[in-house]
Amino acid sequence: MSYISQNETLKARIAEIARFYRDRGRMPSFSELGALAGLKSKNAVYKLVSRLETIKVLYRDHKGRLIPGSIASPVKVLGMVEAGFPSPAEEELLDTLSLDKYLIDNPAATFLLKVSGESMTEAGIMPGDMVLVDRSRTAQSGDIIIAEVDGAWTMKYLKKRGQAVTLMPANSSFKPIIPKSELKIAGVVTAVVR
Amino acid sequence: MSYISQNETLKARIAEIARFYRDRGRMPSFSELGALAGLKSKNAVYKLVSRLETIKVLYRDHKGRLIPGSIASPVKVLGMVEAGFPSPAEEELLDTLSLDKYLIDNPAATFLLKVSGESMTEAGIMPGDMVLVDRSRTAQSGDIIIAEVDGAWTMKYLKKRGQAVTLMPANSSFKPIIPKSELKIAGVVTAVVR
DNA sequence: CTTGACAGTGAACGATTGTTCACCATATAA
DNA sequence: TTATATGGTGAACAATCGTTCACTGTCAAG
Repeated sequence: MSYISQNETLKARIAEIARFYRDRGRMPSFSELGALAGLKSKNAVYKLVSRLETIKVLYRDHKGRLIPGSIASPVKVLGMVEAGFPSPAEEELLDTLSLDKYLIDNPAATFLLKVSGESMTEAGIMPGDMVLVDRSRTAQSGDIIIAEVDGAWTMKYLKKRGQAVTLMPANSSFKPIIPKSELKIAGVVTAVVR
Repeated sequence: MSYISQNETLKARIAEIARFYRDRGRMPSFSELGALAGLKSKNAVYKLVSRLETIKVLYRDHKGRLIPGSIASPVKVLGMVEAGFPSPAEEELLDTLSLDKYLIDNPAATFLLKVSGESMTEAGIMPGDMVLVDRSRTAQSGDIIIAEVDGAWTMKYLKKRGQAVTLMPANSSFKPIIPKSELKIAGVVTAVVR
């Protein structure tokens, strides 16, 4: 058996495990993994798992159960557009990323809002986009925030200068808002998704 | 025991399970769940799981193992900004969503690219943004595509009219590109993330 | 007071879990 | 040739798995 075909079967097995995880929502047991990989002996599976653990494809619990590693992160991260597009051959071992984990720090306090209105188009936030809002974050000047100002809800840039607070739109045909009575900041926009 | 406190303990248990799942990367076993929820009997856990299954918090395998339901989706989806911001009290039972599953159809063929250059700013794609690219999708006219044209990689709108193909930037200070010799489309942009 | 529905205890069940042992075949290196 | 590493089989192990049974309080409705 040559080295090349060894790598090929290993990759095929990793893909098999990834498919199992995505389809079933959990990692396979050792015997299930044996069936997936075509291994009749659980010891062979045991050795396979040890190998996969070193390349961080998956990990083992303190109880020995499998937990996903890079398998759980569905997208591969490539470089810049201008830097050229990697070939399909070399892309296999690149870093992977989970959008959920990458974008969301505090799951319990994070919400997804659909944007309507055009007041933030120059910041790249178009009507129909989804906006991730972190409610636990304290708003800083320059942040894009979701706020209730004088009874209405809006999304604007927050500008603080000393005591003065202004809500700036990112669209030259809208006017800045200076809160009269009250300004309740509901959360900070942490990401835009379209 | 009043109904309110029953709901409270149920919510607390769901939160406990969600935390376990996020921390450990897998769902707890029945006995682990018992320890989490403070239940000494596995039968109590069994009944709890059945209840959680009906409200789609989690599901059971054909082997009885637990797989995550709405627990796996970290963000709650709220309505429009203009429609008002839901209060913390009522948000608990809303729809949840996994960004990974929502944005990615074909995990094996999807990549994340960091954007440089300003040619697509009017489409809301700013330098530094991340762009999800689906390589398996066939590009239609009007799609934003990643392509190699005449030896260079770019991201542009694809305009087809009959045989004629034009790459349109979304920035008035850039000029449309008409491919001279070759146009290799590497993938279609399916989402923007910032 | 009675009834029925909940929520939980405790024990038992066969099945499956991850781990470890001894062993085998093949291929490469000395 | 002889080692030696590699990838695998097969059997055995205690531990844990999910499921099921009979039973106990507690509460609210009749």
